[in-house]
Amino acid sequence: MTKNKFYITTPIYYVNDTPHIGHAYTTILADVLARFHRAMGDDVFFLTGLDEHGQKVQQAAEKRGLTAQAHCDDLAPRFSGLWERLGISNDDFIRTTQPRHVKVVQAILEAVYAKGDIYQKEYEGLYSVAEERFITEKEAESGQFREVKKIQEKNWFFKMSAYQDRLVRYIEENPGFIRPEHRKNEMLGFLRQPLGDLCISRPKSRLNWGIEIPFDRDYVTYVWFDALINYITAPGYLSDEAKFRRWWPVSVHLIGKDILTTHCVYWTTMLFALDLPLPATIFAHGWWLTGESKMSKSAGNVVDPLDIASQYGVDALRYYLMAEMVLGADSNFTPENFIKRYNSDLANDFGNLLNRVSGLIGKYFDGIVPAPLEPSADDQLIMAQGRALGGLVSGLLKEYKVDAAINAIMNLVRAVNKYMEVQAPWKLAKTDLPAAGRVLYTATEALRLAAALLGAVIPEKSAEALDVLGARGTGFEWGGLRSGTRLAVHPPLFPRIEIVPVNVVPKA
RNA sequence: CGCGGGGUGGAGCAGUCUGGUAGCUCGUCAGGCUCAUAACCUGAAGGCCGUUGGUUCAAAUCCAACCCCCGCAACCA
Repeated sequence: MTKNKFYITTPIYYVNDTPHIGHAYTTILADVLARFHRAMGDDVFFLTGLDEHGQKVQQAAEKRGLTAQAHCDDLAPRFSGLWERLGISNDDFIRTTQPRHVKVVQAILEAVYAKGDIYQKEYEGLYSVAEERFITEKEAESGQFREVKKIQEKNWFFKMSAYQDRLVRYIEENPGFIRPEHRKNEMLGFLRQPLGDLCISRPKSRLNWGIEIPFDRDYVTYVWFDALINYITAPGYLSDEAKFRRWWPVSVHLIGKDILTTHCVYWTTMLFALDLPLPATIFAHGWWLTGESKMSKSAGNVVDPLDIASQYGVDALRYYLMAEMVLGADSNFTPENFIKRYNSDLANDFGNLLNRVSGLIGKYFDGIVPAPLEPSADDQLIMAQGRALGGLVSGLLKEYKVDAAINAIMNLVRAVNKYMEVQAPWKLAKTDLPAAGRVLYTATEALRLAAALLGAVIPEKSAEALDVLGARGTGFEWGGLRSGTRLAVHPPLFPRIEIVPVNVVPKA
């Protein structure tokens, strides 16, 4: 049997600032999908990393009185450290300043140049001296930019326009390529206008923090042209052909909705120019908002993922982010919502159920998992739901409906709590002990299954729960719980949160 | 008339393709249970499904018009 391969990426994050909840969300989402695919037996390559070139980085470094490289070297561990802390299981961590990447970018520039898809021309545009960058007409009209003037500059351009028709056709012929659906429409709408060529160089006189254009040393590469290539550098493009053939094309590029065009248009046309197959899917998710506005440093409403994780646990944060955000929509991050969701799902429904069954098994069966016996009609209802769950969850995750997948698992947990209420094994135990054992086996096995399926979302707590049941690594099929196993004594999995602590409130 | 998405009980969503008693989670109120993390279970209140008109025996669901919200409208990384 050949394993399915699953190559997933996050964007490489721009290091002009420390990581926030948005970075954490994308990365955790990627991690959940990666972990689930691994659990299903797929061969997984999970890539994340950092985008370290460009003007903003250069400016951020200058402001701190550091060289650009020193600035990047300082920020890189804050990202990789956070990922470690959040249980992110990435297989590689790429930085665009690494020699392996620089080499590939330069080789690609040479190749595309040789092919005739890169040419030089005079560029005229509106330039904001204050911002030190070119701005769009729309931005100029907004009046938010000072010292705007028209300037001319020689630059190198990538013939993006040559691939427009091919791209439109590709998008139309591959319904699953850009997701969710309305983002695809957005791109098709965008592509109805004639596509210009992409300016892929910056004169060193203006910006020197970038990858030098190999055929013109007066210029560095425009950051996006540089950054996107990371997706093929890491799996070995031009350095390890076997590895590259194994992983490319990527299964899914996970991105925020703000970088849809760069991925769907710049990147895909670049791949056309390189004669490489396109990604199977580009999935754009929404943003986390606080109140009305997008979370941003300047708005001062940034939620620090580390604060949440250190107060309530990594898994609580992971669970909340995954359960709360609906597919591609925006969501609100509020401490109230977080605590509500944590208490009702994790503490009351899931964690408490573990206490219920383990307490009863402890009391009436000396802590030894009883025998299932012949299932009753009610048992069979739970069993049927449990047997269907793995397929259901897997199907939903393939559609990126993580919230729905979690809800499906929680539905089983809720059904088991109800089942317990109806069967009342604590009463049954006094009249018919084997029947009480049968009920407890069914309930505990359903809980085991739920815990196993939640493993991708809450890896630590899932493992803890499975350890209590002596059932680590037992898979997604019904019946993984073995009678005769001694349950471990354990503290509550998710202690209830009783108050609203002040320091989860966004900093003013 | 630039393109696209959406408006469903207090909140967040499903249902719309394939018309036929409006569903889920949270919240509120009442009750039950007492194995459990004051948890769990049951019941109730609460909706003219954005507005108006049309098709139909029947419309949240199909058609038309209108109102409101949001996204996109490139080189911003």
